[in-house]
Amino acid sequence: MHREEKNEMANTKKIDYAILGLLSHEPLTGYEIKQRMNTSLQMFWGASFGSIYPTLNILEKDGFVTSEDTSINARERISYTITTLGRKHLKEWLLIPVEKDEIRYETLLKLFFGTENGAIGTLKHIVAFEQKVNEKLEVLRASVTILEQSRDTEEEHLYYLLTAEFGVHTYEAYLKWCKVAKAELRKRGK
Amino acid sequence: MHREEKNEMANTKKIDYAILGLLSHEPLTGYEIKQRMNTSLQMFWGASFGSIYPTLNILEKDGFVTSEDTSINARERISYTITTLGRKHLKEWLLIPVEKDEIRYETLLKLFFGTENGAIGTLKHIVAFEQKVNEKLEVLRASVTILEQSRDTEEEHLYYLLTAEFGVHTYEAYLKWCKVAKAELRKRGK
DNA sequence: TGGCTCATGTAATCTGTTACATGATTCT
DNA sequence: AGAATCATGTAACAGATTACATGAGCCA
Repeated sequence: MHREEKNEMANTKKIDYAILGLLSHEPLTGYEIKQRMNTSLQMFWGASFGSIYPTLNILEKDGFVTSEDTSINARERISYTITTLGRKHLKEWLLIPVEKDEIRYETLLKLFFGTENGAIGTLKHIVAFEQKVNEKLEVLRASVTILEQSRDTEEEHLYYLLTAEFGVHTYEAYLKWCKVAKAELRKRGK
Repeated sequence: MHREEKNEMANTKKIDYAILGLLSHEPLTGYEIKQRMNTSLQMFWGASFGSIYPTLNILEKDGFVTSEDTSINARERISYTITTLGRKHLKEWLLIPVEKDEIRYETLLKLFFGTENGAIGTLKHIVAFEQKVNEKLEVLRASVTILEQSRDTEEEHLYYLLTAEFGVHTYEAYLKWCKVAKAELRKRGK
């Protein structure tokens, strides 16, 4: 196993860029950032409040964002806006090659060790997986339809569209695989 | 945003089960476990030495594995074997529904924020992604060919095969998407 | 002899989640 | 009135990586 090579400049914290990226489109509150992570970025990125709020403070201290009180009456609201410096910081990161793409699929882990569980037990996990994928695919298809209408007028939407299309391609492949896997396991499961 | 509901029994550490699962097939050293993670499990799970060795010790303390000195001359080697209790522990986990499947794709993050980087810059990330996928696909296809020959005689191989086929389906979908995305961005990039 | 692979392990550190704490507003 | 949502934040903890430390065996 070759020596894990030294990471020159690598492995910067990604949440900073995820947040900066979201703010590059429009000013947002921490709460709204969390919502974006749960919807638009949901399929390939996530973060909890417990990491979003502290990161926002650090980003401000570093001069990458500015904050503004946008409270409505007594309802507290702090909107963050990206600065020129923050944009530069984001752009620099966008320029460097991708360090890591990774998936952590418990479903595949349970599948890989399927012998211990048997064909029937493993089948259940695949069926559950299939159902989740079906739900997510529906949502993605809806957003593709919407984004297609504005991809030529709003530059950002082209990139959102490509991301959503990635999801559609991927999830459709998952479903095709589910069919094959289910058939194979049903043959064994008796 | 609905209250994140309380996790009754959930969110057990997964590395324990990944290791127990590998040991359910055959006794292995910590070093060999790492190798499996870098090859067979590579596409959906990973771990470093810094988490494998300590976990192995805990697993032994808990009675889920036993260790045996299998040194060759002065070359230290400690092989771990799963116990009946360990098998039971693994089986119980395999029975419960999957908690989380997640992907963390930096490539998609950089794509999503493509406006800041421009079509040409974003294209580079896709080309790099495509190349990596091509390499991995080749390896996966080779293992599918091998596993197909033994899926009916060796039960475990059926599950390895299904996992590898998942990878093939997924990666083929990625490549199809790369084509579409590249074409779209090339149209913009001038 | 030098470099790679085999082999184990620990300490410092990083990153992030979970659970808690608090409170306003809106919807039914 | 009560539930859900909007909204911010912190402390404790979990989980894992990275870098370091150490050394044997093998191959060119």
